[in-house]
Amino acid sequence: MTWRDAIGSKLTTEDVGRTVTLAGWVARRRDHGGLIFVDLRDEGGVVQLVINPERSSGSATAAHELRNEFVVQARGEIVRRTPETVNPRMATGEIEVQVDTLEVISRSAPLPFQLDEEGVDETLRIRYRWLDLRRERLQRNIRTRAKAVSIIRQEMEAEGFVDIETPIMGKPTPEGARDFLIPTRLQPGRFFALPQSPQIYKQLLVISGFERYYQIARCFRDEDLRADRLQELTQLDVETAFPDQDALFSLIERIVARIWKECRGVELETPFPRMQWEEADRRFGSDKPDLRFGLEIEDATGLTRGSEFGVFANAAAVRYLRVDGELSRGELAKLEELVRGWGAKGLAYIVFRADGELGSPIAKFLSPEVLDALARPGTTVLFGAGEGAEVSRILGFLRLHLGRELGLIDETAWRFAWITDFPMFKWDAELERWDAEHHPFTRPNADSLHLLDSDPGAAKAIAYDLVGNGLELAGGSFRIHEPELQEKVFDLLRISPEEQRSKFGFLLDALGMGAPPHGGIASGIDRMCMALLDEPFIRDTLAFPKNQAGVDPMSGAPTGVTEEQLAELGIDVTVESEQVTDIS
RNA sequence: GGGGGCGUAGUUCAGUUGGUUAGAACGCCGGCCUGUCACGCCGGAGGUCGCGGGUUCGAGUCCCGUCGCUCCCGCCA
Repeated sequence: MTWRDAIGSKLTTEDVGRTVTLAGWVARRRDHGGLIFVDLRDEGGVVQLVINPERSSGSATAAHELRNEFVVQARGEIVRRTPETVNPRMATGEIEVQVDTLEVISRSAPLPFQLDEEGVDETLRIRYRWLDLRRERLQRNIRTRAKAVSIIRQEMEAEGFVDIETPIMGKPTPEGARDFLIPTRLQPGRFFALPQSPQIYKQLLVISGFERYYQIARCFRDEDLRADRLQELTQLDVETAFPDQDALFSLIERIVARIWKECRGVELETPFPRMQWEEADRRFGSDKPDLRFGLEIEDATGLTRGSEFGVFANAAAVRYLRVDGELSRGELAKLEELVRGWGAKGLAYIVFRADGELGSPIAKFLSPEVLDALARPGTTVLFGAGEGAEVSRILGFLRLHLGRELGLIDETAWRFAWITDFPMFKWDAELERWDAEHHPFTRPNADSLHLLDSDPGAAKAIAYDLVGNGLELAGGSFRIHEPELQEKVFDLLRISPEEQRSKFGFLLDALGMGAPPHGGIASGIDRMCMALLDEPFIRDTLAFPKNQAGVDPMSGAPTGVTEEQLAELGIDVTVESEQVTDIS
């Protein structure tokens, strides 16, 4: 028995005259009593069935019973619609199927939400994800994602990269993100960790002589979720021996350009522009600048140095954004509240009115020369003052906020760029130690080697990110292949020799047994798809996402486990696991 | 861990200054309908206003607490 001999949504005028059996879901029914229209959905598209109970044998009862999302089987002739009944908004709008027999294969309970309704609560959508996935938009997302992954594999294999799987159960790494831990019955009291990335494995593979490794790898981080961030993500993971930065960049560019072309019909211009991290930080206050609009950060540190305004006079850095137009006091108050939330102490501003007047609580403390230098009638200047990195960070957030708020972003544009020459380290003021900006295996560039002793904060890494429309879409580095240099960097990161041995001994051993220079890159596929699909939420690039609390509202995972299970794993129950709320 | 927003019918939402029986659309149920394509028309059912407490003659509305969802900051090598 066959359920169908044609895909209804793929029928064309060339099929007119055929008699076919179709099967699919009732996307919509329009019951006129003596004539019933059904939009039959299959494979993501629809075709119209026409049921005339008087003319079709035994279909009348079944047709009147139809409701949304029933699964039906229909047999009938494909006919050309009369000119006045053609629906030009439908791919199959020139034809329809005159149904002879109709059978309900599967009924549907009333739906918890309508599939054509926008704005349905996300928890409910995820709870009934099998329904949500029937929507056209999610069908498109999931199918496009599959196509993008297919393109990635084609390109990687064409370049001779070898796909190698690495363990999901690995060693906990206290550096970086928090690990998901896995207890094991065979080793009570000990834990595996889910990988945050296959970082060390991929280095070992290249050391092993797999000079071009790649993997579509699952990675896990037990950190808070965001609109563009998941706990469980998929990345294209790449590592090469004897690395060549230009070659790596062009590989990724080729993949990205092909994906954008074949999935969206967009021609991206390659190679993508490159910008050093320092420039991105200075001009945009971000290492992932959205280049679809200007509103760059300007510096006024020298200008305001001798000012009577103490906040400016004493600040290591005074920088500003200039917005076109005269912002109102209400708008300025809102912005001040916003920047306070980001850690700023306040928001100094000057409104240079078109009529030459100034609107500003601080103008009276500034000399006429300073005001003259800044004046541009019809603009508002928003200042940040303080320690340089902090000022950049806050103005960077503010720039992005204003870009969105004021509609400065060209939503039709695609602006990709490589950000290069990241710093090796950033200072962790709380712990009073240097932290790896990328990761502890990242290689300093040749000019920075001597800085490791004298001025680690000035050392630059051979590390790079691909940024697209303000999203970090890929990131990588060259790695340290000399055990001595690796130990030196570990020392700088205040990882004791004992810890180095216990945590990374196997890597140090491997580096000491003929490690070639190596480097690579990784690209988050979820986020790539988010950009590709114009999805504001990364979760809708996935078939089965979790919510912001890291819970799957469909299955209820994670759940508590029995005391027996815990006992078997050798785990003492000290914290009562909280009951997962049942949202049904 | 911190800040903002939201929580009213199955769903999306409205609900004025605190005032009678909390409304609409879609969906659901019953009926009518032969060219619709968001079909139309008539009728009906459906509510612990997230939960708890308080103020008040009276609370969906005001106050406090709490829970959930969401966005952001921290965090995410």
